[in-house]
Amino acid sequence: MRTLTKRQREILDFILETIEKYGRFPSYREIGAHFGLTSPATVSQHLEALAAKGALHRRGRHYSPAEAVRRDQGIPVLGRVAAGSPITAVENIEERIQWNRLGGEHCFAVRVLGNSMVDEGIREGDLAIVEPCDEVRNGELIVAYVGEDQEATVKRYHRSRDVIELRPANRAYRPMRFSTADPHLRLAGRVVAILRRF
Amino acid sequence: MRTLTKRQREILDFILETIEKYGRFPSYREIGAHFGLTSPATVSQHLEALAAKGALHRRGRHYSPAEAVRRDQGIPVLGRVAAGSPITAVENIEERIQWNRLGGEHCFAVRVLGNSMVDEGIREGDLAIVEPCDEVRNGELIVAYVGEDQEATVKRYHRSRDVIELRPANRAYRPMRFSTADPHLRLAGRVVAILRRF
DNA sequence: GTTCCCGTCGAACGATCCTTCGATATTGTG
DNA sequence: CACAATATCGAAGGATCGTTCGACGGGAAC
Repeated sequence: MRTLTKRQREILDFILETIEKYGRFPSYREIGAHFGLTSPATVSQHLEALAAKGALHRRGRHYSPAEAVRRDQGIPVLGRVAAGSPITAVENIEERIQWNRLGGEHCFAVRVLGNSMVDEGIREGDLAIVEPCDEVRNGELIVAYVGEDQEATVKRYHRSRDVIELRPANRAYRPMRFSTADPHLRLAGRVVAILRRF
Repeated sequence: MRTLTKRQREILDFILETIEKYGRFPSYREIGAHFGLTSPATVSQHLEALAAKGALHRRGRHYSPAEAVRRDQGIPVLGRVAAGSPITAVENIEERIQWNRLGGEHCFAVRVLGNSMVDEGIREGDLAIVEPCDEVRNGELIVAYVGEDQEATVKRYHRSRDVIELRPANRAYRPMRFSTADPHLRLAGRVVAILRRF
């Protein structure tokens, strides 16, 4: 993508903002009004320039932001960095973290309390990202609301005939046992990711 | 937001998909064509219904998706769950993880190799999310490209007068030392988050 | 100093858009 | 059974949209 002029950058930013806020492409006249341009022809030329430089794609009468300029496409995961190249060069990109995929439609997160899972590298304050589900396989990492308080707990799930066991990953803690129908155990779902922010 | 009919749900999904893909709201005729509807009037009625139920907002002649249905608004972080309430009830929401904020404009991620940071709960395969910067404070968690290979490394940064030390969090490893001008040490940036996917 | 790119204007045209109106069929609720 | 909500059609009118054309000025490059 060739470099944009200051004006083009401004206009591109305005377009991206409008899409983020309102979920639609601004009309030429809207763009014009925002920058004090009275003629749609002026805007038209800017959009053509943006398309020529690869910042926008054109399909019929419609423009859409090129992938490279979108802000919601997740962040790149860099692999080995080619010698001498700038770190963020495109050839180093392994994949992209798709935030939207990570936390699907109904996902939510809970904050981890205590350190019963430290041996698996899950620490107090971490966020467990949970995909709600009613059934999980043995050995899976899950979140459940347990006890009178219905406090959120991250554990490994193990079920035998009539006992459900929630196992910690810390020798100092003991597994929690529940009968399969115990109302004090409410399964929230499967942990699909752990996030720790600094 | 009142419950949507199956048809309304389908149409809303199509709208959200179009916005995600092309960054613009689909026209009535596009929506119609996608579902085999020949009259824009039909689509108009559906959109009105969606707006009446709060799934879309209307501003003049334009619609935009309500916050509640947007897929890019981050996922909720649940705190203590009020007794007897459904787990995902709104009153339990502590905050929201704003993916877009988490990985700012120029952020990227690198995969963690080896287990030199296990004592801080950072394990092989985790993704370190990096905010590029040229200067960091002592003690901060950073990512640097080191050695001939320029391999990405996560460590704690400590700088004295003329030595930069990258400290692991694992007794089995030793700190790496560099002179302040060593070209074999290239600082990538500060670690703002750790992400582990399952 | 001429040439080129960038940014701008205004007017007019045709394409596309959303809305409105009247009409029909199905489904579920009271 | 009657009534409301849902789901659809087709036609027509008026609003809005993007496009095109011709023109102007400033700055940078040659």
